[in-house]
Amino acid sequence: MMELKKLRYFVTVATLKNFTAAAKSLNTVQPAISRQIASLEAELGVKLLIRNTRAVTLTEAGSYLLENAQRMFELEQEIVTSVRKIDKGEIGQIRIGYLASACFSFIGELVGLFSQQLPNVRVQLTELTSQEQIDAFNKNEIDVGFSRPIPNDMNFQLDCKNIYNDRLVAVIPKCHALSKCESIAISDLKEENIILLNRMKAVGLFNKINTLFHQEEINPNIVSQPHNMQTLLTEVSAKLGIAIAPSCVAKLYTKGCSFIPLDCTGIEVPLEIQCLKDNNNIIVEEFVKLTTQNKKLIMQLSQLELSGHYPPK
Amino acid sequence: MMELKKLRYFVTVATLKNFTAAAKSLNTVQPAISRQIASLEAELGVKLLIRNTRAVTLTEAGSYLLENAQRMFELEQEIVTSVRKIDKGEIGQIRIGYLASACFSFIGELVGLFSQQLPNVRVQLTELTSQEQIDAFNKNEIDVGFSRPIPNDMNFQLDCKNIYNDRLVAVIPKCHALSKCESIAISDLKEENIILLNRMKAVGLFNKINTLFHQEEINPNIVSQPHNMQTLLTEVSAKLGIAIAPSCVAKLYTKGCSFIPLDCTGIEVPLEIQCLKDNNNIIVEEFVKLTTQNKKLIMQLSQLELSGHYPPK
DNA sequence: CTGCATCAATACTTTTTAGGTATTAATGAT
DNA sequence: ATCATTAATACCTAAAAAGTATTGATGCAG
Repeated sequence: MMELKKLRYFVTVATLKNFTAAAKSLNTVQPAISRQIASLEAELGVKLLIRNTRAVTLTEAGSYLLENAQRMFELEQEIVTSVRKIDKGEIGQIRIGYLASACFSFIGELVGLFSQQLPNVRVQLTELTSQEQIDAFNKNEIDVGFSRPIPNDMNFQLDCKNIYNDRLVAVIPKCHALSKCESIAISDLKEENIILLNRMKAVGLFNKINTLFHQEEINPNIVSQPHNMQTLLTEVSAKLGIAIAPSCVAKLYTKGCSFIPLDCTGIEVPLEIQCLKDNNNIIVEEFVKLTTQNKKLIMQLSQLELSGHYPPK
Repeated sequence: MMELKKLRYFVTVATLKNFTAAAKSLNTVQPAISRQIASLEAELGVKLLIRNTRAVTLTEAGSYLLENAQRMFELEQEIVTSVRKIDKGEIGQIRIGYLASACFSFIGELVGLFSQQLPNVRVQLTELTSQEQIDAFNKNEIDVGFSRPIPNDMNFQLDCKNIYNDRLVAVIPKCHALSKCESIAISDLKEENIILLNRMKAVGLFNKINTLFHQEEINPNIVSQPHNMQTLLTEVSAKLGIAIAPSCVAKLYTKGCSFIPLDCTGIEVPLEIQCLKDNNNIIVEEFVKLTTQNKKLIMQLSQLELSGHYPPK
């Protein structure tokens, strides 16, 4: 094996054309150089230098090696530099999955802050439901995710940190009588047409809302189960019914919708940041750290004041 | 310095994800591997592997190093292979200078033979006068040259080997009375118009011919000094006069010219192959060897039978 | 052409580094 | 909780490299 040390010795001798001078330059003694060069030549089976008490000259093979050894050193340097930068998280990538309706109001700002801190880290954002994020973690397609809490039997391998707890609100057509209330009880919705986000898109949310009804022994009259929040709002504004959704949807396009606080318990909808346990990825660590440090900002960006009617004015 | 040996150890461990297995694969023991990996990590200041009694995993930096170490090994292999080939003369280049009129009849064939023997050696052919070849050697622009002998004070650094001795002949217009002679003496040319190759183009030849005249105490009537041999022949065929030139010019376009042997001594014109002394270039050595081994072929290609008239028929 | 000066190679010793053996410590798995 | 596996550590040995002193070769000056 052509060790880099020997290569360095050779390059020095070939450049200075003098073993003794090379030895000084390498902080060693001339016999050490002689031996290492001899060993390199033996290893290659090729004479590299023509020794001549008066002058050291290069063979053709030696000339080639001199030129190309530099490439080895450059490559070594490049790799070492990159390895160190990767270790410090200065270069690399992070793949982020996020729940669209819950995160769109802050994700841009958050990633902006992150990129300012680590400008050479490539950020890949993918809009995914909670379930899709679990799958993505299993397939190693994302490094970090923003999602609602997931059942315990599925998150054993995930580190989950709460970002903020959103609350469920009633989304009521502006012209509907209930839209004038300060707050609404589940029992007020007994006779109303109810719109809920499709179960497949958010099992947790669906179950949570159903529980609220069942606690009051109400069998809700579900008239629609749209597949995304924006459609849900559109259906409310079209007076198809009343929806129950996390308050953060008030950040979407809400014309014709009023957001009225629910007057009951069990309406908290936590948002978490999740990543693989023992991920040992400093970039992910940095991102999680930045996110938790900016919980307040995220909450501000996501929530509207819950007192009074939505949207204000 | 990131020694290749350590890199190799690292790659093995990172691939097998097991120190003990890596040790076996590298024909050593596990503690040796542990220490070398630790030393590599210390050197880089970067953790590369996450040890875990059950499984060894890579950090981000480790993954990068694993991928890129291969590039180092490939480069090393490429360089080693090339160095060995260059040493054997299997790849490289040779820059050949040659005297056009003396060599054109054989240089193609000779280079063809050479390329057959060393197909990956690039051959660069340059048409140069003897003087230009000396300059080219000094400027390190050619590795080998075909030239007439050069004055001793200029060739101290050159290795010169005789290829063959050409002879001077009289070049006589076909219709000229002398063209019927079996041979010609210098004294026959006393009253004739004489054409000689320009002195600057071939000092040696010029002096040699002048000497022939002066030995006979003849002051030749030089009517033209063309700059190349083909022009010289054209002038003879145009009946401007009689030329004296090496017989090899009979291989040029010779319509209207007869070539008659000179009946005197001192008409030998040697052709040499020359290269730098102590050149240590195996390709040059091989070329010189091939050339000297093919002296006979070169002579056949260069010379026509000197008995009788030129060209035959 | 003889002695001098220069410089690489060699012989031998010392130091440094790497490898080997035995053991310990940590940690999944049964 | 115990066992099995595996990396780390301590200690010793072997190998490799460096250092010292000397030799040998060679170009140069007188």
